[in-house]
Amino acid sequence: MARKETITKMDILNAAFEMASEEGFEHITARTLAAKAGCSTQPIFRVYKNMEELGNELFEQVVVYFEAYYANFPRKNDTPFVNLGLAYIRFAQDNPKLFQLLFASEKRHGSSLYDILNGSNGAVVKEINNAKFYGCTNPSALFMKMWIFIHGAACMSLTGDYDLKEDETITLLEESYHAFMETMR
Amino acid sequence: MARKETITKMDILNAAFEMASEEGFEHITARTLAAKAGCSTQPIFRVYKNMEELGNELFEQVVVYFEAYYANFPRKNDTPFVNLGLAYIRFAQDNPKLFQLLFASEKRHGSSLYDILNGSNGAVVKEINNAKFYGCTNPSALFMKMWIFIHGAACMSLTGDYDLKEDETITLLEESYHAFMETMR
DNA sequence: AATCATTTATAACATACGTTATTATAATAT
DNA sequence: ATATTATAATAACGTATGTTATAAATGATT
Repeated sequence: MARKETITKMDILNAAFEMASEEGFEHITARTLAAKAGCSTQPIFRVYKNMEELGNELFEQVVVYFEAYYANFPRKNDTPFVNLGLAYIRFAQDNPKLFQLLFASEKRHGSSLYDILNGSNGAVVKEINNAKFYGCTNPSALFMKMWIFIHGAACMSLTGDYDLKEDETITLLEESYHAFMETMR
Repeated sequence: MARKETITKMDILNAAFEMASEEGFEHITARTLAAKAGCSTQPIFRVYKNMEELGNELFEQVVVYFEAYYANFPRKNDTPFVNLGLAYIRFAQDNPKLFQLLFASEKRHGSSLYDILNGSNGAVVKEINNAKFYGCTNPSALFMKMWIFIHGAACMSLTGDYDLKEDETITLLEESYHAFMETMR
């Protein structure tokens, strides 16, 4: 009864995700996205009311992507917050444009950095409980410090001012954890 | 022999600086800038070859502004790196758009974060020497840690995820300094 | 007062954007 | 085969951008 759809919502969203990852969210325009998806601009506006709606859905996709990234990140260190921090920094190093969008832009409508990092399965809460288990008396305050530190390294990597290797980063985070621990007794 | 100039280079640069400070560097266009300066777009192109040249000169102005900001920032704490960190974080809080431009963008052609922070009178070097004087054995490594921490807080303030008051920030930085010191013996 | 050089304002150009109108295409029902 | 209908491509509209062309204004020199 009608023509079959050749360009799906998924095609468009995938193309948008690639662009966000490679060139950055702000370089996505109706025409460049259409080119990336190999079609005209029409399929985009069939699927999305406008570019803003696409942007919102893309942002959510990136949130999901980060959650999956963290969930699948191999555990390399048992010191509280170290693995979390390592994953965070590596995410920034490997996906600078996506990190920028999630953690260093104002696209985040309402949700805080904490909301996004903690995610739907309480990544941060788990770490805080872990720290408590390891004998940390004030794990929330300790997390805050680690968090600021980790965020600093990640943001520096975006501008090319942090480029430690993984093992160096682990050492740095371990040292920091123990340093912050010491002064809390 | 000729008409007198009414719109000076300074007028334009000042207007651009205000826009960069209030709305952000990326919102400056030939027309919006002209409106801010109260003229047409012509005086801009008389003084600058193109908008990029203006952007470069504006960036340099912001570098100078930061240097002056830091130079005039009252010394509130003698713990090494604490006053530097406090000034840095307050600059980010008070001038988020300028901080973004200087320390969290890729407009910085060549010069690193360190170059800009250290400035023309060696702000960082002085602090490192100060730390050495206070008995710090590895002041460069300690600076790096403090620096990452400070940068994290500043970047978080940009996205509304850090809003400690000045005295709280001082405490936080003091604690961090002593924490990092401890683990270096 | 008339001329001339320079500055400024007004218009215009080419380009890119989001979005919409129109046309062409393709798959199904008749 | 033809009509119907959702999909996609092409064109177009309105707006904003950087930049340039043209015209108006202004102040000194003659």
